[in-house]
Formats: sequence, C-alpha cells, structure tokens
Amino acid sequence: MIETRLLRQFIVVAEELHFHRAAARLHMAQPALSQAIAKLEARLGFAALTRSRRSVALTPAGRAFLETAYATLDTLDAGIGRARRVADGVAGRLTIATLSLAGYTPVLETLRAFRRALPEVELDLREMPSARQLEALVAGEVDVALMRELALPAVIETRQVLTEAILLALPTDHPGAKSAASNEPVALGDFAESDFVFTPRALGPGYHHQLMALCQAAGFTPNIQQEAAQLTTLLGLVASGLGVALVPASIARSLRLDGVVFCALAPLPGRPDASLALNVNWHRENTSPLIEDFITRLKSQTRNETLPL
Amino acid sequence: MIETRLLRQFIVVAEELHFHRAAARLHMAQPALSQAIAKLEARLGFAALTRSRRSVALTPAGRAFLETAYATLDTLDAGIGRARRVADGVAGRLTIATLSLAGYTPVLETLRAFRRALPEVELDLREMPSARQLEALVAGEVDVALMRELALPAVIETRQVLTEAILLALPTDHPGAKSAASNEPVALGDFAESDFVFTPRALGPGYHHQLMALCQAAGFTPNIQQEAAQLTTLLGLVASGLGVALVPASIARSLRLDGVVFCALAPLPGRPDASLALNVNWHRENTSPLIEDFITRLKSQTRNETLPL
DNA sequence: GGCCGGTAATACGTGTTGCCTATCATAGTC
DNA sequence: GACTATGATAGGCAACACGTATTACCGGCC
Repeated sequence: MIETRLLRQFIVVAEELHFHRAAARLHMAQPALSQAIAKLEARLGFAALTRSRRSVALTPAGRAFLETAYATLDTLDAGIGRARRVADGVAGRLTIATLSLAGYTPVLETLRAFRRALPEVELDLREMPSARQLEALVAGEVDVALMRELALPAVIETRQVLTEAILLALPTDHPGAKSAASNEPVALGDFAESDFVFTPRALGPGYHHQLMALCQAAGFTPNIQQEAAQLTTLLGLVASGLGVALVPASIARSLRLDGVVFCALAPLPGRPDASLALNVNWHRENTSPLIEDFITRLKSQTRNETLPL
Repeated sequence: MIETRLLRQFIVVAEELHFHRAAARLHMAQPALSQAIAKLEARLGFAALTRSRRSVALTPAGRAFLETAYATLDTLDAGIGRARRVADGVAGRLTIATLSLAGYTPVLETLRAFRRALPEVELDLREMPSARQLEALVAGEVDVALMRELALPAVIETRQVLTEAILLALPTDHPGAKSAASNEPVALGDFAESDFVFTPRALGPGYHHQLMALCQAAGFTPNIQQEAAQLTTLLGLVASGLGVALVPASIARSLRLDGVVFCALAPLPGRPDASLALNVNWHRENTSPLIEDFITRLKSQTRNETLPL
C-alpha cells in the first residue's frame, strides 16, 4: 500500500531532482529519503527515477505517477477542507420536510437568509403532510420537519415556530358570509348544522383532532361531507358550495379564491382563541450542526409570534 | 498527515458501522482499529463517527469525508495502474521528430501499426529539418528523430531505417529530360554546366555534404543558383526552369509535379549507387520503453531496404 | 432485577519500520 | 590525483501500529 507520506516524499524528490535538497525540504536526512523512495518504487513495481551518481531524473512512468501523486493529495486536501466545513456547519445539505410554505412569510424569510448566509449549504425542501414528515424524521430521511403538533416518540425534539388563527372558510353565497364582509368574528356554534369538508385524519391526526375538538367545544360534531388532502382542493370544494371548512390563517394569506370568504372565529367562553401551531421537529441523535443553526434562525425570525393575517 | 492506511480503515468502518466486523475485514484486532479511527478523527479535527455503546453512525462530516476517502484511493489506484502501463510501454506518449513522411510508406505503415497496437500511446509527430531534430533530441524535446545522417554526439544512438536513391529532378523542357522519358539513368557529369537549386546547408549539413560530394565525384562543383528550405518549393523552382536538383527518391514517389521529371543517376565507376539514408536516432539516456518498441517495429517493417521507386 | 451477550474503549506490552548518524562508492572537477 | 558532490548502505534507536487482556456500558432476557 502506498502511504501519502511516500507521495509527499516522492513529490519533493521529483521537484528537486536532488535527494539532499529534497530531504532538507522534508526536514529529514538524505538516507531515510533514499530508503523511502526505494520502498515506493518496490511497491509500485517500476522505477520512477533514474539515478546516476551525479543526477536524478524522472522516468516516463515516474512523470505519470507524479501527476497521480499531486492529484491524490489534492483530492484528499480538498476533501478534508470540505468535510471540515461540513463539520463547522458552513457546508453540506439540510433536508427539510415542510407543509406548504406559501403563507408562512417568516419561514420563507428564514430560508432566504439561511441560503444567503451559508451558500455552500444545499437546502433540500420536501413538501409532505405532518404524519409523513414524522415518519421521514424517524427514518432519517430528513433533518428537520415543519409540521403540526403531533404525538412524538421520545427521540424527536420539537419547538414551536409560530401560531396562527383557525379561520372558517365559507362559500360567498352562504348565509354566514355577511359577517365576513363586515370583518366580524362568527360563532362556530352557529354552523352546527352546516356540511363540513375536512382533510383526512391520517395525514395529520393532531391537526384533525384539534379541529374536531374545536367543534365539540362549540357543542356539535361536524357533519363531514367530503375529505380532501390538499387545502387548495378543500377550498375549491368550499367555493363549489359543498360545505364550510376550518383552515389555518396561513392559507387565507396566500390564497385568494373566488367564491370563498374567510371569517375569524369568536372566542368561546372559558377557552383561549382557537389557534394552530407550526412546530419544527428534529431527531435527537441527528448530529448535523446545521439543524441547530436553522432552528436558531427560525426562532429569531419568528419569535414564536402569532402569524398576522 | 492522513495516511492511506487510515483512509482504508475508515472506509471499512463506515461501510460496516461495526468495529468488530470492520476489524475482521481488515485482518486486525478491534482495539487497534478503534485507536486508528480515533487518530484519524484527531487529525481531521472533527468527529466522523458517533459511537454509542450499541451502535456506530456517520456524522454528516464523516459522510462527506467518506466520499473523499473513496475518491482519494480511486485516484491513487487508477494513477498507479496508469503509471504501470506507462512503465510497461503500453501507455504514455512518444514524441517523434521527422522529415516530411509523405514518401516513406514503410514509416507511415509503422506508425499506423503502432497506433493500432498501442491505442493508449499518444503519438506526437513534429516535422522539422535534420539539424533542428538533433537539437530537439539533445534537449529532450523529442524521444526519437527520423532524419538524415549527421555527426552525432556520443549520447545519441542511431540506426538506419532505409536507404533511397538520389534522383536528378529536371525541368520537362531540359535537354536531358529525354533520358527520363526512356527511363534511362543519366550521367551526373553531363550536368556540370547546369544551374542547380539546393536546400540550405544549415538545415541538414550531412545531407547537403553528401549531395555536394556526389557532384565532386562526378567531376564538378555545382553552380548553385538558388536555395529553398522545402523540397516542394525546390521542385517548384525546377519546374519553373531555374535549374536542376538532386532529391531523394521519396519525394518523387509522393509528389508528381507538372514540369518536372526525375532521372535515376548512372553509377559512377568505382563508387556504389548514390543513395541517402533515413535514420532513426534517440537519446541514450531516455528511458522511455516506447522507443525500443517503436524502433523494433520500424526495423521489422523496413528491414533496412532501399525504398522502391 | 440481576444476569448475560454484545460492543467499543482503555491499558499495556511488543514487533515493525521509519528515521538517524556514520560511512561507503563513484563520478565529475580542479 | 586529490577533492567535492551525490546517492547508497549499515547499524541502531525510538515511535507507532498492532496484539492481548481487560474494562465499561447498554439491552434484552429469564
């Protein structure tokens, strides 16, 4: 096996074509260098240098191997530098599972700032529902996940990023839509008899449960007429008059849809305002230094605020 | 400094993610491997592996460095293979100084066969006059030289490749041209009073001297009307009627020029036929294994024959 | 809950090897 | 012909890579 020590020694000898000077540059004695080069040539199986008593010259194979020696050490040095930058958290890749980020201005701003601050870091964004995010996190497929509250295994850490109000989405021609026009909160209990459209429970059990609980607190169990995985699809169903929907405020910020109006919900007596959290989660044993950096930036950007409308 | 031993050890540990199995694959004991990896990490300056008592995993920087380790060893292995092929004379580069090869069919055939037999060898052909070839050979700029006979320093080896007749090139309307038409040799002495065109002495002193000596033997000193470096130019001058010229037979084989006819020379009494040699020369201390190969092929192709007309 | 199997780290001894100093051999130089 | 420059060889030493023995610790299992 050819050690890099031998490569370094060979390079200097090839550059100097003089064992004494080369040995001096290597801070070693000439005999040791002669031995090292002899060992190198024995391992290579061919003569890399021709030595007369007066001069040293490279053979053609030696010239070819010199290129290899340079290339090998360059590859190694560059790779060490790169790996050090990865270890220092200024290079590498951060894979992020997210919900649709359309309405989350502070998160988008964080991503932009992160990319600007760490141009050597590749950001890999993958949009998926909360339940799938958790699977990906546990499986190590992603480094961080931006998702709804969910029951988490102990290895998953979580921090709240922001909260946002829950709004009621109504078809424009719905009787309750006049409240929306006047920007007045509506009482959820007034919609006990309405048809509802919901996202499937399996995609985000926590989210689903929270919306259901909200209805229970308002005194009814929603009559679910139809489910749709995507919020945009859900609002399309609302627009078509199939029912009303409870949605996070972020979707109202990013999507103005003809035929749909959004109403704030009047607070229920004895209960705080209905709001949804967006959390950032990560695997406790994931050693990427980028995770902490990303979360720190995210928190300083959002300061756990409620997303404004 | 990171030795390749450490790279190999790290690669196996990263592949196995298990110190015992990795040590077995490396034919060593586990503690030594633990120490080796610890030393690697100390030199790298970052942790490449996270070890719990139960499991081993790569850090992101470790993953990055693993790529580097593979790339480094690949570069080295490929380079060693390449250099070995260079040493074995099946790869590399052979730089050849030549006269114009147009008429030298056996040499061209050798080049073709060489290229076919050794596709990994780059042939670098450089056309230049004999005197310049010798300089290039001594300076190490070329590996072999195909040139006229010349006084050579002791470090230059030489072998004859082939010989070719010296012909007299005449303008078609020259009184002597009728001999050419009947394919009869002409006596050089008959042209004692003719004007001659010659190549400059400096480009090929041996060649020049040989032609002059031929005229002397025929009893005259040629009246040199004009010089031209290129044989094609020289023959152009002949065609225009400026004079006659002594040229190697190869040029007659490769160049048919309106207004010029070539005549064989009648042997002079007591002298062998007038002929020129094409020699292959190389530097005695040039260690390229391709030189011997090339010369062997050249000789087996030509067998020192006289170039046929 | 204590025991056992599995795993990596630590302690310490040893053989290899990379390097040192001293010397030799040889070729070119004054 | 002695001298100088240069690389190779010889012999010794110390660093280090590796081995054996042991420890430390975690999980699963009876």
